[in-house]
Amino acid sequence: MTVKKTVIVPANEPRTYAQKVAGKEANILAAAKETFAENGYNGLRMSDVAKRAGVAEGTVYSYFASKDDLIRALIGAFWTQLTRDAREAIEGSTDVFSKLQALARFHINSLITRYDYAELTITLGRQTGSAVSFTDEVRAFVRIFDEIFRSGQDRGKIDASAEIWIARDLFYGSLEYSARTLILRGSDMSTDVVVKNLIACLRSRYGLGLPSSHGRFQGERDLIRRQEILTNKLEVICEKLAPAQG
Amino acid sequence: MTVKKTVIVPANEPRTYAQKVAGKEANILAAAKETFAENGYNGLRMSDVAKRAGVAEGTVYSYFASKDDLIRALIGAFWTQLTRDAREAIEGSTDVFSKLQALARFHINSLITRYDYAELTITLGRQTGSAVSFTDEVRAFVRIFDEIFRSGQDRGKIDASAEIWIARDLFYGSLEYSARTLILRGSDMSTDVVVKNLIACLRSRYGLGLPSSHGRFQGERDLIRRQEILTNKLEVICEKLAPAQG
DNA sequence: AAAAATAATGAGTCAAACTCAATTTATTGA
DNA sequence: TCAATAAATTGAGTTTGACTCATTATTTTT
Repeated sequence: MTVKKTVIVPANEPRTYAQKVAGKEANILAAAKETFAENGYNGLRMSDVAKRAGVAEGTVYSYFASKDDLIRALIGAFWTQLTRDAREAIEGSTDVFSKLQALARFHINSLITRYDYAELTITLGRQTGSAVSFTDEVRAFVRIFDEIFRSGQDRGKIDASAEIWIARDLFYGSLEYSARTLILRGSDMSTDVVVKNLIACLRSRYGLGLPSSHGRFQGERDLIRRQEILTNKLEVICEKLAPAQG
Repeated sequence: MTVKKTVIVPANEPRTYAQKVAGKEANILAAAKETFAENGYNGLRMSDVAKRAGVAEGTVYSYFASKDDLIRALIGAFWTQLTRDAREAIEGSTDVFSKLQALARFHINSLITRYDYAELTITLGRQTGSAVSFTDEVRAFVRIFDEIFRSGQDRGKIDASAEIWIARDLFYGSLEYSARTLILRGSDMSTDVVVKNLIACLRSRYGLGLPSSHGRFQGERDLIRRQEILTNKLEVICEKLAPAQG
């Protein structure tokens, strides 16, 4: 039995056939994005995506050759959006290290909320021979660090002899790893500490123009604060072990 | 048709039934290890593992509840071995930073040759509700860094106020990320540069002992260092005597 | 040596990715 | 406007591979 549907055409309905087709691809991607957000990679069913997009399962396969390809397209879009948002996030900062700090803060927070994408970027990135790839999109994101770092080198704020790819790996690597441990622990309160430490590392290794006695001084102040807290606790313990009379 | 096989019993044949069973589990794991090495996670077929181990497919499932559980057992064994090898690799070094450097070198080389295991550690680590887990094994490996770092703090070579988990994430994070980029690029010649840079970073951030004698008395510096060490220890003791809430 | 307990087997089930012949929809050309 | 042609869509059917479970074999116990 065939059911004829009456479709109410909205005002901004696509005019040409090509536009309609392009719109359908976007529909499928949007449906996939939602399904993925709800169920993750393993839980995502191509049949669900099709149903949600309002097309037959075969149609999905005429736009994306495989489940992996579909997810790859999703990941590409994710990194493109991330690049846009990251650029916006660093806009306010002028100093090189402030920019790096803003980028780091943005990145680790993004990773914590959308770790599934980062994970799949790793697992689907290495596989060969697929129609869809997202290396360009990831590269575009990574380039943000490079631009900041290079501009720092040009302006004499960063050691010009530094090899940029090493600094970059340190930067993104520690952020991703920290994001992972923070997720495992279930606390996302400490992103600030991670970011500050990373920037301090980069500064002390690559930064020019600042006295390095800074770290030592800070360390001493921290120590005094810790000793103050400790003293309070020790007093309580002493009181328990040998209560004062009266 | 049933074929009766005549089995030639080797001298060290297991005596008891329990030993035989334990041996079979080891067989299956060994078969899985080979199959995984050849085909990766997606390419690994439970039927192939069974065939290779010389048992029926159902038997594999009586030892491991699922494919993921089997792989998890493999990953656990991998980290245990890695821990052993890493300890051996750092044996020669005495200085704290030399030890860290040896550990870093060992780790990045291991990651490059066995990246598949590292990848699955990430993807299978987060999944809940499975019989087999490998978190303890990974923790045991990670602890190697902690031990070196702590001993450095105790000996006054490393800033005692440094939060160890942050340093640890920086260490392992940048190594794993670098391993990934080196694999993608296909060149494993640069591990040395990565390692040296990482150690230089850690040294300039956390390292003490290069006397930046700023007009301070030697005795005062020593006292501060001893107080740092003491503070660490007292904090641990306090925590045991009167645990902090939350 | 029979009974009970434990382990192994592999044909069969099932879920889900993927295919493709048939059908529907759109475009072209007269 | 309407065939003829081209392009897109459909969903029932295929395939693959993880996993099950009734049956059979082996070991231990009595």
